[in-house]
Amino acid sequence: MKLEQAFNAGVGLVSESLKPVKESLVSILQLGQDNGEVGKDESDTEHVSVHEPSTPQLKCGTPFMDGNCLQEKANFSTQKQSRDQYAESKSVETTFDDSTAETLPGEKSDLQSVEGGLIKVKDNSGDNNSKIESSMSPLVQAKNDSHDCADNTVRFSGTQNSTRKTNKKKLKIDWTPDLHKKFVQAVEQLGAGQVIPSRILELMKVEGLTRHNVASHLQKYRMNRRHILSKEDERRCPQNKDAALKNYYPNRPIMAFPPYHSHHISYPVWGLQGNHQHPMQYWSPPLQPAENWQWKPYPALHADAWGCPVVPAFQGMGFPFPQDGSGYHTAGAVDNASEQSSFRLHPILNFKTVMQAEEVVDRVVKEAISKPWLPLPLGLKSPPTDGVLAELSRQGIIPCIPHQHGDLELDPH
DNA sequence: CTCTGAATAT
DNA sequence: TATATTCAGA
Repeated sequence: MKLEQAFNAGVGLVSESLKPVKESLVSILQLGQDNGEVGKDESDTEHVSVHEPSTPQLKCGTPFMDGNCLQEKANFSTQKQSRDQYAESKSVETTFDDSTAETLPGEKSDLQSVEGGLIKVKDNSGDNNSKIESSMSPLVQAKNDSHDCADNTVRFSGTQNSTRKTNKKKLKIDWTPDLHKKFVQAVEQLGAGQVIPSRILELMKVEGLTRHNVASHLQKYRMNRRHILSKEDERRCPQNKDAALKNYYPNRPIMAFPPYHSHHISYPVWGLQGNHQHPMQYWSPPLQPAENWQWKPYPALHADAWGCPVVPAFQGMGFPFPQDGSGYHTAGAVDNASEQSSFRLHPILNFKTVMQAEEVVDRVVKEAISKPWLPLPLGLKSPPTDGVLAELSRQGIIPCIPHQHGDLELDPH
């Protein structure tokens, strides 16, 4: 008797514990087909890991996430769906309704062209996985290890909302460091005034991400920034504490450009960490690590949560440069709208042009040097004369006559 | 109507 | 807390 009970219990346990394994195996097998595709373009490829609840079927005939870890939680939305302001999310949302069979329609945008996306599915609810296997797209990868999403994986987590009987499930996106990094990069790429969900979404090129997802994250992102700004304010002017705290949109001057040190200038480049000499360190005291926007589940990441290159001055922020003008020559007050203000005057921070940034600065500086009669560009200040002379003489340049022609060559040779 | 941003819900 | 959903306004 006891033996039998024990046996049965054991069987139950085993079968229970095997569920996820089974699911993973299935997904892995399915994934196999995509591996080639996935591997072919690592940079552009994103994997999606989905924490998939139960019953819902994940139908995605289209290539999925272009890469990042999204985690979606399966909610069964009440969906009044009245006006489908989720039009765009339709392409994103995975529907688990068998009847409606709302699938992931090909994305109208380029998103759909993204290949090699993977979806990692994790079954949290533990109830039937079978449906998932059967309907799961080849791109869907079951199971998610934390490392799975390390490389361009989008992860969803799913939980079934028992209260709702709707067949729709909302996936809760897991903004993993990678995904967030993409986000931040997108934000940086976007010029001032363009930091809007739709644009970010475009740039991120993560299939499965909705504008809503991005908007939501952006909201958090902005809030965080404001919070940090306030802290910064507070640090600087403790007497203005209250003002700083409620100062959501600090309206203050910001620098036009980082201080120019031709050979020391350092730009934020993801993955290029360990920049010791970041100019900002000088200008702005480090924030407290109190802004623990760290992605706790991924302690290995040293980069701050917002993907910011870990520069002490900006830990916790998605922005490598200060949002205020402390220490800089100010460019005048700017409008206060969050990141817009930060980027409006930082055209050179466009991520894509980071490599050109120095060139630009060089050109500007050279121009300034060559045409001393013109006012200095914003963000540049005239260096101490003796310093300039010293440097020029050190370089063997005769420090006297500014060239008359526009393109000044400082090269002594 | 769509999109955004903020508020609110889960 | 993090993310989703709702809502009001542009």
